[in-house]
Amino acid sequence: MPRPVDLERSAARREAITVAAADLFARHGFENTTATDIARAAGLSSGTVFYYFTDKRAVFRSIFERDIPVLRELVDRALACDDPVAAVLTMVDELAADALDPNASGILVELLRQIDRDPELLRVVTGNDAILLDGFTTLIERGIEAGAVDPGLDAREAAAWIVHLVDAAYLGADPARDPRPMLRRLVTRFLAPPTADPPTGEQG
Amino acid sequence: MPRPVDLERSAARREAITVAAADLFARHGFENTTATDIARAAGLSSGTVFYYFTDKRAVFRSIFERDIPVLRELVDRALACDDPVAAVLTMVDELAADALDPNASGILVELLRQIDRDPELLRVVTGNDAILLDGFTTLIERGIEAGAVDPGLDAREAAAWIVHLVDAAYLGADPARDPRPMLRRLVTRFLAPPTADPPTGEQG
DNA sequence: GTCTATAGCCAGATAGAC
DNA sequence: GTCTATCTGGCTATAGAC
Repeated sequence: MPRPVDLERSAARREAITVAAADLFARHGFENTTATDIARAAGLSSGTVFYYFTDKRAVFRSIFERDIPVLRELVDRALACDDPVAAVLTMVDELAADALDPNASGILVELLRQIDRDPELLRVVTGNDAILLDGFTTLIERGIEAGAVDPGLDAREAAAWIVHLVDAAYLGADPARDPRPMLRRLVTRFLAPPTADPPTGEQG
Repeated sequence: MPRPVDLERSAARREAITVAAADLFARHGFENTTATDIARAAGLSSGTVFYYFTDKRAVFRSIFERDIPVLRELVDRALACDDPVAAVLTMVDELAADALDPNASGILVELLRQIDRDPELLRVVTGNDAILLDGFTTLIERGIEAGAVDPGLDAREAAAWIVHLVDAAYLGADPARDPRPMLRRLVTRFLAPPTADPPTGEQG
């Protein structure tokens, strides 16, 4: 009987290629990273990369396919929280924690760049984004009902802006400076209901 | 007597190449845009591109070199304003107005990508950024003195975050949705001094 | 100053031995 | 499954005619 395909081994190989590629793509960019570079970094040959992935784009996509379960769990945990605003802040905190990775901004920039050039990639990250967006939207709606969030906000638009703020933290990523305190300040004040006091009042 | 170099004509040619290239780089990326593409879009031949620019990178840099006088004027006008916080908001508004350009996010992403690969480009945009950063920092310092801005903020760090917010607006750029109202809200609330009221108060 | 043509290089992906 | 060798195509930048 022929030896069956060793699924565990295959998965490990794929994973090794994905991890090596993520680092190279983040540091040198997609076009400037060759299949041979990836192969070498993963300890195998370029032919093997194309055995596991149909083409270079598929390698890039695999980086973000791994995020799906992680994000889902993050959102589930936040939704289980009693205090909606605190839950938003926790989600932001956990997302921004990755901004301390020295490759964070590199990989985000590369993602933004490739997203218009690969419809399949767009599908993957649209899914990822939707998980976050739905999570934030639900929490903000709950916050409005509880009177802890400005009812003048459109929940979905506000959710999108919170995601943008996290992205901004990634872009300005400086591993030496933790962005989370400022991010908390921004989000807290962004969501707060208006008061009678002038300092935080609207004007438009 | 040989015909002298027509400076005006040369400048117009350079400008045409820069404008055509900016559009292509934003839409297709730096590596995916060939010198021939740029030449065709500008209505001349690839040899001519290399007559006016030493290499493709120099074409890319020229896009941002044009910004220097524009930014300087923007900051000068803001500094002449009496109300520091209003001046910050005006600057943010004017910067964000460009986010309505459909190529806005494309060119920013491409800039972020190329900045680590071309030291000369880094020099150019560091200069641009410094103009903005210095402007915002001065205004925030004035705001603190006037009691209109939270004295707990580090002026320079706050200035950097405001630039990040503008960048975030660029990234989420959707030509159909004006980011300025939300941006005003974010900046206003970000800078405001703490009050006795819980809604906008600090907690860390 | 502007063109055409091309040298010279290097990438992605495949073929076929093992 | 994994390798090496190679094919094919496309790019930047230059050379030299006009």
